[in-house]
Amino acid sequence: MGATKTEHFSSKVNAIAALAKAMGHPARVAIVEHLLKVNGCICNDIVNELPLSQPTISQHLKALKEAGIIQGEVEGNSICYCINPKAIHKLEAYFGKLSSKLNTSNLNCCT
Amino acid sequence: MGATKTEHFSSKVNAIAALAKAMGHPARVAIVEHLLKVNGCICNDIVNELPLSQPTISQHLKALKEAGIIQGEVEGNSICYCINPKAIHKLEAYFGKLSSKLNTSNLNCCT
DNA sequence: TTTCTTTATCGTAATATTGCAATATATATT
DNA sequence: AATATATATTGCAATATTACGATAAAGAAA
Repeated sequence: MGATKTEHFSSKVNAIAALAKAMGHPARVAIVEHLLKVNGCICNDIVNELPLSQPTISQHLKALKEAGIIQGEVEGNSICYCINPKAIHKLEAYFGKLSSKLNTSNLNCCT
Repeated sequence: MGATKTEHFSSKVNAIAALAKAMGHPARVAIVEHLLKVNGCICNDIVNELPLSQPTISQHLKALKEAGIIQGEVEGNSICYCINPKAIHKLEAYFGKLSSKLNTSNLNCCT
Protein backbone atom coordinates (compact mmCIF):
# COMPACT_ATOMS: atom_id res chain seq x y z
CA MET A 1 0.00 0.00 0.00
CA GLY A 2 0.94 3.64 -0.16
CA ALA A 3 1.28 3.85 -3.90
CA THR A 4 -1.47 5.19 -6.11
CA LYS A 5 -3.29 2.42 -7.97
CA THR A 6 -3.14 4.09 -11.35
CA GLU A 7 -3.48 0.81 -13.20
CA HIS A 8 -7.11 0.49 -12.18
CA PHE A 9 -8.22 3.69 -13.83
CA SER A 10 -8.73 4.70 -17.43
CA SER A 11 -5.93 6.46 -19.25
CA LYS A 12 -8.13 9.53 -19.68
CA VAL A 13 -8.71 9.76 -15.93
CA ASN A 14 -5.03 9.17 -15.23
CA ALA A 15 -4.00 11.82 -17.74
CA ILE A 16 -6.18 14.49 -16.16
CA ALA A 17 -5.08 13.50 -12.67
CA ALA A 18 -1.41 13.73 -13.68
CA LEU A 19 -1.85 17.22 -15.12
CA ALA A 20 -3.85 18.38 -12.11
CA LYS A 21 -1.33 16.87 -9.74
CA ALA A 22 1.46 18.83 -11.42
CA MET A 23 -0.54 22.01 -10.80
CA GLY A 24 -1.29 20.89 -7.26
CA HIS A 25 1.54 22.71 -5.55
CA PRO A 26 1.69 26.47 -5.01
CA ALA A 27 5.32 26.67 -6.12
CA ARG A 28 4.43 25.08 -9.43
CA VAL A 29 1.43 27.34 -9.94
CA ALA A 30 3.71 30.28 -9.14
CA ILE A 31 6.24 29.07 -11.69
CA VAL A 32 3.55 28.88 -14.36
CA GLU A 33 2.31 32.34 -13.38
CA HIS A 34 5.81 33.70 -13.65
CA LEU A 35 6.35 32.10 -17.04
CA LEU A 36 3.17 33.77 -18.21
CA LYS A 37 4.16 37.14 -16.76
CA VAL A 38 7.53 37.23 -18.46
CA ASN A 39 5.74 36.19 -21.64
CA GLY A 40 7.92 33.33 -22.64
CA CYS A 41 10.91 31.94 -20.96
CA ILE A 42 12.67 31.49 -17.72
CA CYS A 43 16.30 32.27 -18.09
CA ASN A 44 17.89 32.16 -14.66
CA ASP A 45 15.53 34.57 -12.94
CA ILE A 46 13.04 32.17 -11.43
CA VAL A 47 15.22 31.37 -8.44
CA ASN A 48 15.13 35.01 -7.38
CA GLU A 49 11.37 35.18 -7.75
CA LEU A 50 10.41 32.30 -5.49
CA PRO A 51 11.03 31.76 -1.79
CA LEU A 52 12.60 28.37 -2.32
CA SER A 53 16.10 27.09 -2.82
CA GLN A 54 17.56 26.44 -6.22
CA PRO A 55 17.48 22.62 -5.90
CA THR A 56 13.84 22.71 -4.83
CA ILE A 57 12.89 24.89 -7.76
CA SER A 58 14.81 22.67 -10.12
CA GLN A 59 12.83 19.73 -8.73
CA HIS A 60 9.51 21.51 -9.31
CA LEU A 61 10.57 22.44 -12.84
CA LYS A 62 11.33 18.79 -13.46
CA ALA A 63 7.90 17.78 -12.19
CA LEU A 64 6.21 20.32 -14.45
CA LYS A 65 8.29 19.18 -17.39
CA GLU A 66 7.56 15.50 -16.83
CA ALA A 67 3.86 16.26 -16.67
CA GLY A 68 4.13 18.16 -19.95
CA ILE A 69 3.04 21.49 -18.47
CA ILE A 70 6.26 23.16 -19.49
CA GLN A 71 8.96 22.40 -22.00
CA GLY A 72 12.60 23.33 -21.86
CA GLU A 73 15.56 23.86 -24.09
CA VAL A 74 19.18 24.49 -23.42
CA GLU A 75 19.86 28.09 -24.34
CA GLY A 76 23.54 28.77 -24.10
CA ASN A 77 24.55 29.04 -20.49
CA SER A 78 21.07 28.83 -19.08
CA ILE A 79 17.83 26.97 -19.77
CA CYS A 80 14.81 28.27 -21.56
CA TYR A 81 11.59 26.99 -20.05
CA CYS A 82 8.19 27.91 -21.31
CA ILE A 83 4.59 26.81 -20.95
CA ASN A 84 3.26 24.07 -23.18
CA PRO A 85 -0.07 25.54 -24.31
CA LYS A 86 -1.43 22.09 -25.18
CA ALA A 87 -1.30 20.92 -21.59
CA ILE A 88 -3.08 24.01 -20.31
CA HIS A 89 -5.63 23.63 -23.04
CA LYS A 90 -6.32 20.04 -22.01
CA LEU A 91 -7.09 21.20 -18.49
CA GLU A 92 -9.26 24.04 -19.75
CA ALA A 93 -11.14 21.70 -22.06
CA TYR A 94 -11.69 19.15 -19.33
CA PHE A 95 -12.98 21.54 -16.70
CA GLY A 96 -14.94 23.42 -19.34
CA LYS A 97 -16.70 20.23 -20.33
CA LEU A 98 -17.44 19.46 -16.70
CA SER A 99 -18.82 22.95 -16.21
CA SER A 100 -21.14 22.80 -19.17
CA LYS A 101 -22.39 19.37 -18.21
CA LEU A 102 -23.11 20.68 -14.74
CA ASN A 103 -25.10 23.55 -16.23
CA THR A 104 -27.34 21.27 -18.23
CA SER A 105 -27.91 18.76 -15.46
CA ASN A 106 -30.57 19.13 -12.84
CA LEU A 107 -28.75 18.95 -9.57
CA ASN A 108 -31.78 18.41 -7.44
CA CYS A 109 -29.91 17.57 -4.26
CA CYS A 110 -27.17 18.98 -2.03
CA THR A 111 -28.27 22.52 -2.86
CA MET B 1 11.39 20.27 5.89
CA GLY B 2 8.99 18.12 3.96
CA ALA B 3 5.93 20.29 4.36
CA THR B 4 4.72 22.54 1.59
CA LYS B 5 5.56 26.18 2.30
CA THR B 6 2.12 27.54 1.52
CA GLU B 7 2.64 30.62 3.64
CA HIS B 8 5.09 32.05 1.13
CA PHE B 9 2.62 32.12 -1.73
CA SER B 10 -0.36 34.32 -2.53
CA SER B 11 -3.80 33.14 -1.53
CA LYS B 12 -4.83 33.03 -5.17
CA VAL B 13 -1.96 30.70 -6.03
CA ASN B 14 -2.67 28.57 -2.98
CA ALA B 15 -6.36 28.36 -3.83
CA ILE B 16 -5.72 27.10 -7.35
CA ALA B 17 -3.10 24.66 -6.13
CA ALA B 18 -5.48 23.26 -3.52
CA LEU B 19 -8.22 22.68 -6.08
CA ALA B 20 -5.80 21.15 -8.56
CA LYS B 21 -4.30 18.97 -5.87
CA ALA B 22 -7.73 17.60 -5.00
CA MET B 23 -8.14 16.63 -8.66
CA GLY B 24 -4.62 15.23 -8.72
CA HIS B 25 -5.51 11.63 -8.00
CA PRO B 26 -7.20 9.26 -10.47
CA ALA B 27 -9.64 7.96 -7.86
CA ARG B 28 -10.85 11.47 -7.17
CA VAL B 29 -11.18 12.30 -10.86
CA ALA B 30 -13.13 9.05 -11.24
CA ILE B 31 -15.41 10.02 -8.37
CA VAL B 32 -16.14 13.35 -10.02
CA GLU B 33 -16.75 11.60 -13.34
CA HIS B 34 -19.15 9.22 -11.66
CA LEU B 35 -21.01 12.02 -9.94
CA LEU B 36 -21.44 13.66 -13.30
CA LYS B 37 -22.59 10.44 -14.95
CA VAL B 38 -25.29 9.75 -12.42
CA ASN B 39 -26.31 13.37 -12.80
CA GLY B 40 -26.41 14.33 -9.19
CA CYS B 41 -25.70 12.29 -6.18
CA ILE B 42 -23.80 9.40 -4.86
CA CYS B 43 -26.02 7.29 -2.72
CA ASN B 44 -24.06 4.23 -1.71
CA ASP B 45 -23.12 3.09 -5.18
CA ILE B 46 -19.69 4.62 -5.48
CA VAL B 47 -18.00 1.85 -3.56
CA ASN B 48 -19.15 -0.67 -6.16
CA GLU B 49 -17.92 1.49 -9.01
CA LEU B 50 -14.34 1.94 -7.94
CA PRO B 51 -11.57 -0.60 -7.41
CA LEU B 52 -10.81 0.64 -3.92
CA SER B 53 -11.95 -0.24 -0.46
CA GLN B 54 -14.72 1.62 1.32
CA PRO B 55 -12.40 3.39 3.79
CA THR B 56 -10.12 4.54 0.98
CA ILE B 57 -13.05 5.94 -0.98
CA SER B 58 -14.39 7.64 2.12
CA GLN B 59 -10.98 9.24 2.52
CA HIS B 60 -10.98 10.50 -1.07
CA LEU B 61 -14.49 11.85 -0.65
CA LYS B 62 -13.32 13.72 2.41
CA ALA B 63 -10.41 15.22 0.49
CA LEU B 64 -12.73 16.36 -2.30
CA LYS B 65 -15.15 17.81 0.22
CA GLU B 66 -12.47 19.68 2.12
CA ALA B 67 -11.22 21.18 -1.12
CA GLY B 68 -14.75 22.28 -1.97
CA ILE B 69 -14.99 20.16 -5.11
CA ILE B 70 -17.98 18.27 -3.79
CA GLN B 71 -20.55 18.91 -1.10
CA GLY B 72 -22.46 16.38 0.91
CA GLU B 73 -25.60 16.03 2.93
CA VAL B 74 -26.97 13.30 5.09
CA GLU B 75 -29.86 11.78 3.21
CA GLY B 76 -31.58 9.29 5.46
CA ASN B 77 -29.54 6.17 5.71
CA SER B 78 -26.93 7.21 3.19
CA ILE B 79 -25.07 10.33 2.16
CA CYS B 80 -25.78 12.48 -0.79
CA TYR B 81 -22.67 13.85 -2.42
CA CYS B 82 -22.65 16.04 -5.46
CA ILE B 83 -20.31 18.30 -7.37
CA ASN B 84 -19.93 21.91 -6.33
CA PRO B 85 -20.17 23.71 -9.68
CA LYS B 86 -18.41 26.78 -8.30
CA ALA B 87 -15.19 24.87 -7.69
CA ILE B 88 -15.17 23.40 -11.17
CA HIS B 89 -15.90 26.80 -12.59
CA LYS B 90 -12.93 28.30 -10.75
CA LEU B 91 -10.65 25.74 -12.36
CA GLU B 92 -12.19 26.32 -15.77
CA ALA B 93 -11.85 30.07 -15.40
CA TYR B 94 -8.23 29.82 -14.30
CA PHE B 95 -7.07 27.53 -17.05
CA GLY B 96 -9.20 29.39 -19.55
CA LYS B 97 -7.49 32.63 -18.64
CA LEU B 98 -4.09 30.97 -18.93
CA SER B 99 -5.03 29.59 -22.32
CA SER B 100 -6.17 32.90 -23.72
CA LYS B 101 -3.10 34.67 -22.40
CA LEU B 102 -0.96 32.05 -24.07
CA ASN B 103 -2.76 32.64 -27.34
CA THR B 104 -2.08 36.36 -27.31
CA SER B 105 1.52 36.09 -26.27
CA ASN B 106 4.36 35.56 -28.66
CA LEU B 107 6.11 32.48 -27.43
CA ASN B 108 9.23 32.94 -29.44
CA CYS B 109 11.23 30.23 -27.76
CA CYS B 110 10.99 26.54 -26.88
CA THR B 111 8.91 25.91 -29.96
C1' DT C 1 42.94 26.11 -18.79
C1' DT C 2 40.87 28.37 -14.98
C1' DT C 3 37.01 30.54 -13.26
C1' DC C 4 32.30 31.97 -13.14
C1' DT C 5 27.47 31.15 -13.81
C1' DT C 6 23.60 28.34 -14.20
C1' DT C 7 21.11 24.19 -13.71
C1' DA C 8 20.80 19.26 -12.31
C1' DT C 9 21.50 15.47 -9.25
C1' DC C 10 22.51 13.08 -4.89
C1' DG C 11 21.68 12.21 -0.22
C1' DT C 12 18.90 12.78 3.52
C1' DA C 13 15.37 14.36 6.90
C1' DA C 14 10.70 15.75 7.64
C1' DT C 15 6.17 15.37 6.33
C1' DA C 16 2.20 13.87 3.51
C1' DT C 17 -0.40 10.59 0.94
C1' DT C 18 -2.32 6.23 -0.16
C1' DG C 19 -4.57 2.07 1.05
C1' DC C 20 -6.84 -1.18 3.97
C1' DA C 21 -8.44 -4.01 8.10
C1' DA C 22 -10.76 -3.22 12.13
C1' DT C 23 -13.89 -0.64 14.41
C1' DA C 24 -17.12 3.06 15.37
C1' DT C 25 -21.20 5.76 14.28
C1' DA C 26 -25.68 6.72 12.64
C1' DT C 27 -29.92 5.89 10.56
C1' DA C 28 -33.43 2.48 8.79
C1' DT C 29 -35.90 -1.66 9.30
C1' DT C 30 -37.75 -5.46 11.65
C1' DA D 1 -34.42 -3.47 21.30
C1' DA D 2 -32.01 -6.08 17.79
C1' DT D 3 -30.40 -6.22 13.21
C1' DA D 4 -29.02 -4.48 8.82
C1' DT D 5 -27.04 -0.94 5.87
C1' DA D 6 -24.13 2.93 4.81
C1' DT D 7 -20.48 5.91 5.93
C1' DA D 8 -16.67 7.64 8.94
C1' DT D 9 -12.72 7.13 11.84
C1' DT D 10 -8.67 4.92 13.79
C1' DG D 11 -4.35 2.76 13.44
C1' DC D 12 -0.83 1.30 10.80
C1' DA D 13 2.41 0.10 6.93
C1' DA D 14 4.15 1.34 2.43
C1' DT D 15 5.26 4.83 -0.55
C1' DA D 16 5.61 9.61 -2.26
C1' DT D 17 6.53 14.42 -1.80
C1' DT D 18 8.85 18.42 -0.22
C1' DA D 19 12.85 20.87 0.94
C1' DC D 20 17.66 21.81 1.18
C1' DG D 21 22.88 21.38 1.64
C1' DA D 22 26.49 19.51 -0.88
C1' DT D 23 28.15 18.43 -5.09
C1' DA D 24 28.30 17.59 -10.02
C1' DA D 25 27.86 18.95 -14.81
C1' DA D 26 28.04 22.01 -18.67
C1' DG D 27 28.69 25.97 -21.12
C1' DA D 28 30.52 31.07 -21.01
C1' DA D 29 33.99 34.23 -20.06
C1' DA D 30 38.46 35.37 -18.63
